[in-house]
Amino acid sequence: MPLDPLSATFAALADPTRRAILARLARGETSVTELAEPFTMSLPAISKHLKVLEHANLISRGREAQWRPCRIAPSALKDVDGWLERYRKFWDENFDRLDDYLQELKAQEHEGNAPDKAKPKPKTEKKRGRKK
Amino acid sequence: MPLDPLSATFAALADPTRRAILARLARGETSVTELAEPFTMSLPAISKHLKVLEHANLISRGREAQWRPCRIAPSALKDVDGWLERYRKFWDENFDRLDDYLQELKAQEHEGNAPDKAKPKPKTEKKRGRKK
DNA sequence: CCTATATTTAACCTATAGGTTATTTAACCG
DNA sequence: CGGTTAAATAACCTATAGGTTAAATATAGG
Repeated sequence: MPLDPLSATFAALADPTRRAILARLARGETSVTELAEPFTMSLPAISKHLKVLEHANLISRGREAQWRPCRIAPSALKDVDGWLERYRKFWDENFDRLDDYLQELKAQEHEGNAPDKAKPKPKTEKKRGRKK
Repeated sequence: MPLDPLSATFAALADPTRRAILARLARGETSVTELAEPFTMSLPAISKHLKVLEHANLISRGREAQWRPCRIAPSALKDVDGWLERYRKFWDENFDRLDDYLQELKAQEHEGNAPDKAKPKPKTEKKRGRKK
C-alpha cells in the first residue's frame, strides 16, 4: 500500500494541477496561498496536492511564521531522469550513435585490428544540453 | 475525462507492473502471454495494463495470426524527457555550469566589455551521455 | 487576550483504477 | 467442422484519488 518511491513520483506528476504547481515553483519558492491563486479550486484541495508532492519528494516545505513556503526538491525528478536513461536510445538519435561508437571501440579493443567499416568519425559531443 | 497526453503518460508510468512491462519490451517485441508470464496476476489484468500503456502512447501493438505483439513506442517517453528538460537545472550540475556560461556570454554581448569575474573557462562539453 | 491571516484536518461524496472470474472473439490446425 | 490457443470484453468488487464545506490549529500583532 505504501507505493514505491518511483510510482509515487509518477503518480504525483500525473496531475496537471500538480505539474502547474511545480512549474510555478521552478520560478522560486512561494507560499501556499500564492500557489493556490491561479486555480479555481479550494485551498484545501491545493493543500492536498502539496501533500502529495511532498510525499513524492518533489517539493519540500519550510516554515516562516504562519507561512509554509514550498520549494522544488531535486531528488525525485532526478530519479525520473535516471529511470528514463535506459529508454533514451528509443528516441535519441544522438544517443544511438554514441552507443554504436562505444560498441565499436569495444570491438576494436578485443580484436586489436579494427574492421574499418565506415569509420564513423566519433564526434564525442552529445548535443543534449538545452533546446535553445 | 480524457486526460491530457502527458498526464496519461505519467499515470501509466505510476504502476510498477506497467514499468516492468516496459522494461521487458525494451529488450524486444513480444506477445501478451509472454509479457504476463512473470506476474502472478490474471491475464485480463495484464490486458488492461497493456491498454493503458497503449492509450498513453507508450507501446504500440501489431497483429500476427492470433498474437498481438507489443513494442515500445518512443513518442511518450520522449515527451516526458522534454517535460523534464526545464527542471534539469535543479539537479544537473553540468547543466548549471552551462547555463551560467550562456548567461555570461549574453552579458558580454550586451556590454561589449566583460565583467571579468572569475573567468570560468567554458568547457563546453556537457558530459550527459550515459552513466557508465 | 482577541482577532486576523495562513494553512491543515475532518467528514463526506463520486468517479475511477486495478483487480477478479466467466464469457467472447479471432485465428490456426487436423 | 470442432478443438485449441491467444487475447479481449463483460460484469462485478473494493480501495483510493480528487474534490467539496466546515471546523481546527498556528502565529503575529494590537
